[in-house]
Amino acid sequence: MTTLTAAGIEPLFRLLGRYMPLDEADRAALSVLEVGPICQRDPRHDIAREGESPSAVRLLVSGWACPYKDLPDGRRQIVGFFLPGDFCDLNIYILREIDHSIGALTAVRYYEIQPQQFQAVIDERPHLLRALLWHEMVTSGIQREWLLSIGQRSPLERLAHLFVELYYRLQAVGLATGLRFDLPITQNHLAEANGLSLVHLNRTLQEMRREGLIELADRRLRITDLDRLKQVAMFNSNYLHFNRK
Amino acid sequence: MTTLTAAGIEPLFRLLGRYMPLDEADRAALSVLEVGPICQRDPRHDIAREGESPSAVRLLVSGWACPYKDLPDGRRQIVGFFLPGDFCDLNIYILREIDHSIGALTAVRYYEIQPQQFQAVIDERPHLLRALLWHEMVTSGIQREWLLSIGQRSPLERLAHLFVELYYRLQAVGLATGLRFDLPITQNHLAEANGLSLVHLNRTLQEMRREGLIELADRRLRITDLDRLKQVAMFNSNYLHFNRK
DNA sequence: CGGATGCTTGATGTATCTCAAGACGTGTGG
DNA sequence: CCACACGTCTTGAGATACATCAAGCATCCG
Repeated sequence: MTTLTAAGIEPLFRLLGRYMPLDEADRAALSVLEVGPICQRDPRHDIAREGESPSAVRLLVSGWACPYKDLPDGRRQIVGFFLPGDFCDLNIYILREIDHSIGALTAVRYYEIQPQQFQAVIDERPHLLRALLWHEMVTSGIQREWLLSIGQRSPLERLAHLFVELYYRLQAVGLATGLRFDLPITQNHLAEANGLSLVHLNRTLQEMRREGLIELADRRLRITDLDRLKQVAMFNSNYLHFNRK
Repeated sequence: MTTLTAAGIEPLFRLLGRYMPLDEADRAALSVLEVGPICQRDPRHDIAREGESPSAVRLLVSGWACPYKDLPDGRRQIVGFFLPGDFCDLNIYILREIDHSIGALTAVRYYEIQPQQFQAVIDERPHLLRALLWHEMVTSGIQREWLLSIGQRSPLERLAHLFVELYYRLQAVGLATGLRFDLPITQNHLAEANGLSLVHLNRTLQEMRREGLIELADRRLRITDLDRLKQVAMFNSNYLHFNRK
């Protein structure tokens, strides 16, 4: 038995299981997705560029990636985080071009999934289509919550909210142990995701530590007081649409 | 023949026509959506509240509405605009609860569409499902663009970008004449959508007028220099995924 | 050893918020 | 008909949160 939490379709299976009960037949059907070769990419390299028309959907297996958009003068906004188990661009079945770029934040491994593989999965277990669409809707819900964060929450609240979100999402795919999880990205990435300057983000992090909300060192985050962190963030988990706590 | 641009499924038909060629049979199929009674709501009233589980999808016929999220202390972020022809919450076929509220910005009229009506449309013209999903993906793309705006664009750039977006979207449903269109919302709404204080939004508007970019009075906007406005906004229309210009 | 990457700190400027008030138009009830 | 409340837009003054610029330090790696 391989390491389940970081390989193959296991994270995806866990994730979809948060939306509806799945059984072993579902897992077997999903394993069709991992027949192809696995792709790799190094940190700081792009997986896709805005304007491209990819023909395959990418399923992230390990590492972190992010969708981002940038402006002609270099400013850049990270508009989400892709964690293991996430699809990077499910919508290419509908749209012709992607309207954002996708970058590898760490070393990543992913499958490139052909349309017919998807079809095979859906044909075998039709209710999985619903789970996949569900995930897509959750992704959209997360974007709305980020808009609320960047538009209205203070930097401290914003960062607190992001950490709680990441905690729940990583927990859903089995990548959190207790209140600890790997946070393999730089402060610069956090700044770009939160619409803050690097300097100010750094100071906000220090404030969180001073307040006894988190510990962060060596790319590992520990939430020291989840209740208070949620309170500071005004966190309401409804937008993640997990059926079961 | 009734006023086509502001009634029934005409705006929706025009909108979907931006994504793929549609014919009269498609229009006929879509007209199933307007069999039900039309609903109304006054300005400043909610159409739906976060946490509700509506059973019908709402199709906006006239007026403006918006999805928004608020925080316990009253801060509020408008996360989009619903224009005539837009569906307010297509995702309720998948998710159980909505994670945001929907408010009427002006007097609005809309249909409440039952699942079986949708089924009837899709059964008759299967490719319309693709058009509907397309629109849902565009909605998600708009949210990403807004994240870029609020996170990185300056207030002036942000507002310029919003006006260009509204121009294209209203034009798509036949509600722009030349470079003019109704902007039936208050400065406070614009502020809440852009993550700005009312005072600062007001001053930014004045700057846009001083710069000769727009004219705005009596709830009507005229773009005086579209090219320069797009340049200021660093506007790239790709995220709207219109197939034809 | 030198260069790249990431984290931290200090100093300074300014963009933006907050508070406060006034003007204008509109509808409403006395 | 007037008085008044309300919503909206506008302007001024003052405070501050945040960005920017600049530098130093640590770690890693070829």
